[in-house]
Order: sequence, then structure tokens, then C-alpha cells
Amino acid sequence: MNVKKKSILDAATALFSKNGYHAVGVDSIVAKSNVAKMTFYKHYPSKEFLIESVLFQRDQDLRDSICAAIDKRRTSKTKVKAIFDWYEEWFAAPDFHGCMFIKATEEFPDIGVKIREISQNHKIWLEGMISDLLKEGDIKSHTEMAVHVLIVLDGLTVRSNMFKSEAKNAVRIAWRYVNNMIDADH
Amino acid sequence: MNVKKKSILDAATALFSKNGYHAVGVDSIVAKSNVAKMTFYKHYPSKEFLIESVLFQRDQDLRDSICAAIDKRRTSKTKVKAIFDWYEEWFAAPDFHGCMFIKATEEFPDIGVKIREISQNHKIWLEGMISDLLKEGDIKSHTEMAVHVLIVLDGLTVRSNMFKSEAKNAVRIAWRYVNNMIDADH
DNA sequence: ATGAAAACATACAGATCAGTCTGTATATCA
DNA sequence: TGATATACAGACTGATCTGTATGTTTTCAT
Repeated sequence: MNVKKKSILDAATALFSKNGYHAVGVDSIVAKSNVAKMTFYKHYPSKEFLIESVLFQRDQDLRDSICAAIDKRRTSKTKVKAIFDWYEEWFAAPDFHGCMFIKATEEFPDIGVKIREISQNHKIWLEGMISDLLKEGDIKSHTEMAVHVLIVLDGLTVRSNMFKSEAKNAVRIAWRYVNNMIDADH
Repeated sequence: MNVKKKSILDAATALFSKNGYHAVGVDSIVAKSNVAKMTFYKHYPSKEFLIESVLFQRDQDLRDSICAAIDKRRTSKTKVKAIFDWYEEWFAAPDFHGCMFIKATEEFPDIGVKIREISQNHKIWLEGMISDLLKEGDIKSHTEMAVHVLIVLDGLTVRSNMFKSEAKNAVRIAWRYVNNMIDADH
């Protein structure tokens, strides 16, 4: 990708991630990315298109990162645990300000909007990934359990954004109960 | 409360709840509440103050509503179930667009802001309420389990906002696992 | 070195933002 | 009836919003 275009995308990702989508103006993105306004509109014809591009890229990056974390483990349960570990590390990052897809869904209420669709697809992907891992671990109701695990992960994300200092403890508690849930299914 | 002031509060609550806080302007609140702009600024000296008032009132209303739902049940576990039932009914409402406190936390990232503080207090209250119920049900680790239950409830809320048509099924799945978790603790 | 493409700075348009001001109308109560 | 408080409509300020226009400078391959 073009270096200027990448610079805009990175700046926008950081600003949207912290402040949300409506609160961030094009001018502040242009300023942070050290780019002329016309260069911005050349690469991204509208703010909405930029938001879609940011979310699309974020989805790609998260898939890669989470898959890499999973691939380091061997058993199906430790692979699920790897996701929780990944989240815990994410919550501890100084630039963590919640999930960009949840934020997008909160800010764009109209159904059928592409921004929502990208956000939904990310969650559907993660749920499918978890379902597959549970299935490998011989969980009979892996589909339903995956729904629950995703609910827990999203709940953890919201909570860690609200009470950042308690994120680590919350992950520990949640994983203990999820671990018990997995064991109880055998 | 003054009838005009109440009208403004109700209109603002509906608009913020659906569209978020930054996306809604004072003019649209004034229009929806059928009030003159000066009347608005007489009752609420700034938009930020209005948001705080909306969240404060919402907190009060939710506490009353949830407590009323709990009081109808007799055992501690059915009281916890009552909370899940309450959430399920809330998700099915046509004007459900997610939790206003989660939305506020996503849109106002600066720590120490009163808007965040009110939101945190609501979650702390609910967690304490759940913890008390679990304690009455002789759950030894009621404090930690309450953390987990709140995580599940917030995860459900986020998910139901993203996939509204699947809300009912998600609540059913989540409650089944929470029910198992409670039973397993005895 | 030269010419095209890209990015630059900056001003601008038109709309909307939060918040203020003015002057009028209405409602209540003595 | 007359005094007072409240609410009214709507214009206005200055800032900011998204997006465009213009003309100059930089980059870079030929």
C-alpha cells in the first residue's frame, strides 16, 4: 500500500480507536498523518469510506494476530486459552480503548450499513474459529458454547475498557469459569 | 420534575440511546422535545450536563426496574434468572439500541470524566446486587462469580445490539451455562 | 536534465455545531 | 386587571464539520 495512504490509515485507526468515529474530524486525521487534505481525499473519497477501510484492515490484522497466537499452542483447549491470553495482553496495552467493532456498532445504529456489516463479520469469524476449536476438543454443543465464549470475550472487552486496572483480574476469573465449562462438557 | 425539563430529558434519552452522544445535536433534542432553545439552556446549562443528567436518570430507572423484577421471585437463583429475563425483554424492545453506559464509555475515553463515573457506578451497583444474591444462595466465591455474570450480561447486551434477531437465543444459551456454573458451586 | 505525477499549503463553500440574544406571547396569581 | 415568571420563535456568533478549488512544490522515472 502507498506510504501516504498507510499513514492516513494508521492515524485514523489510532484516533477512531480512542475517541470514536463521530468525535474525530478529517482535519485531525490529516494533521496526525502529516498529509495534505487533498491527498487524503484522493485516497479516501469520504470519511465513511475511510471508516470502512479502517475496520476492514483492523479485521485482517486481528485475524492474523489471533491465528498466530493460536498456532503456538497444541491442544484445542490451550488454543482457546491462547485467545484469552491474547485478549489479556491487548487489554494491558497503553493504546487499548475498547473494541473498534463494538464501538462502531454503538455509533452507527442503522442496520444494513457496511460499517456494521464489517463489524458483524469479524465477530462471526471469531465465533466460527472458537466453534472449530471446541469441536476439535470433542465438545458436542460446540456451536452454542462458542456463542457463550464470544459473549464472555466481548463482555470482558467492555469491562476492561470501563475498569482498565481490573482487566487482568477479570480475565483470570472469566477464564476459570470458561475452563470449568469446557471440562464439564466431556 | 418540571414538565418541560422532563420532556427534554425523555427526548434526549431516546436520541442518545439510539444514535450515541456525539452524533446528536442540541437542535435535534430541542426539536423532538417541542421546546424553545432558551428553555433548554435554562434547564440544562450545557450538553455535557444534559448527558450526565440523562445517565443519572437512566441509572435510577434501571435500578428500580431491575429491583422490581427481582422482588417478584423467591429463591436467590430465580432472582438471578429474573435479571436474565429482564435483559431478554429489554433486548426485544423496539427501542433497544444497546446499553447507554457502555455507549458512553466507548464515546468518552478520558478517565475521570463524570460521564464515565456515572456509568461505572451503574455497573458496580449491578455487580454488587448480583453478588448479594449469589451470597444468599450460598455461593462461596460470590464476589468473583458476580464479576463473571456481569461480564456475561454486558457481552449479551453488546451481541444483541449487533445481532438483534439472535438476542433471544443468545440469552437462552448464556443462562444455561450460568445456571450450570451456579449449580456446580454447591 | 526534464516532464509527468504526486503531494504540498491554504483558502473556500455550505452545512451544522454549541451556545447567546432579542423581543413577544402566554400563563399564573394577587 | 395587572404584575411576574416562564416559554415562545428565530436570528445570530464563532467555531467546526465534510468536502472542493487553486496554484505551487516536491518526487522520480526516463
